[in-house]
Amino acid sequence: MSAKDTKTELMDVADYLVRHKGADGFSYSDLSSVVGIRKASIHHHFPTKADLLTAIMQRYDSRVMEDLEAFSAQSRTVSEKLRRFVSFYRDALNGGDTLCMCVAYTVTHSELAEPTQAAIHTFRSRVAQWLKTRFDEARQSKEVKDLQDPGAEAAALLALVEGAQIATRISGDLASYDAATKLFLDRLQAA
Amino acid sequence: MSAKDTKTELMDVADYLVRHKGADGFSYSDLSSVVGIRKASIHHHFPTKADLLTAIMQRYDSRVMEDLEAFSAQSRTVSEKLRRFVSFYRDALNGGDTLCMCVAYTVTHSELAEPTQAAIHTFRSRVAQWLKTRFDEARQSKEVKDLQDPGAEAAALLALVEGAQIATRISGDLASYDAATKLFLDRLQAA
DNA sequence: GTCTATATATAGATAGAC
DNA sequence: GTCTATCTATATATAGAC
Repeated sequence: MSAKDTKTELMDVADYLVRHKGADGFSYSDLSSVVGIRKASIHHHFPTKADLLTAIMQRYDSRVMEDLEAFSAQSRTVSEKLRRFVSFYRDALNGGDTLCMCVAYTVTHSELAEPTQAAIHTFRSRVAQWLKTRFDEARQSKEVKDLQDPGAEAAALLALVEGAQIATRISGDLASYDAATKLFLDRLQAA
Repeated sequence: MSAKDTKTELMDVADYLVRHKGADGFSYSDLSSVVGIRKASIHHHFPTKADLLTAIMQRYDSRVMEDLEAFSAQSRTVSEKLRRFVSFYRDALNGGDTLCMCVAYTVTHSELAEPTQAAIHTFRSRVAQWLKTRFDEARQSKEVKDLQDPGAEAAALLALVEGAQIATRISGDLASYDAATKLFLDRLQAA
């Protein structure tokens, strides 16, 4: 059982801080004090901050998509998959401390390096595609009340959970997340 | 016809920059170069940056609520009011350059001064309340298909348009806003 | 791979003259 | 109300020793 290597530790802390305060909200100095190495040493692992921001976005992408694919594999019904999706974005709030990384990067988006922007775009497209596939499945199973075009349903649901995260951040109360997502969840019925 | 006074000019530029890059994304130095006075002089109008951030949030609140109340007064139908609401959040994107100020403040929220946080919270509650009142009206007029609880409808619609702004920012395409809001708009029917 | 030391730029803010 | 000058803190990043 070896301890996490330094690079992983740095990414873990950066992941939390970006999702807590945004890309402009933390510095190599912050990482330094948490991880316990000097800030100059961090440049050995990530030459520039842009490299770090891109790396954690790509890792976040892999991890989230892995989780979503696991939902697809493990859940027997479409409604179960979609319920787990909504819960997943709720859990990403960590009780109000953090946001989905994609939301956290949104405000400063125009100032980010091109590779970071590309990684964000790729991530959000993948999530939307995963959702579209679920709504495609729902056309067969009739588990979503008044199902409309799968692409439109996917775009709307992704926007909804992101907006629900914003609501939670500002009210400081997870009940805001539940209030915003209630109508969608009510459209799901057992197969 | 006198020119805008300096304080107003400063707020105008800060309003744009906050909504473009976030609270951490601009400095007194940036304001200085655009408005044309030295950065030390800005402290005469706004002693601290927190004062400025609070002031522009409060002004944004007043202006938006004024516009929303105008929609209420001018529109004959509930669907027309709600359509104008959705358009209003679309226009706030300024083609992709800016976000609703509330969304722009979300990521750094925990780092903001308490008065700024309070101003943000007040604003978002007012918008949600305005929406709830519209859905209350819709109970009479039957203009919203499958209308559910007005409070839940309001929470969901506000989250939806905020998430639609995020979608636009990341894709760089207003079509993403329209894709995310299409299903809701389709629920509106003439009275 | 981590360190010390340093470079360079910029941040928000204050003092006091005009 | 705006200026110059300055303060103090912090940012990202690099050079070179260990």
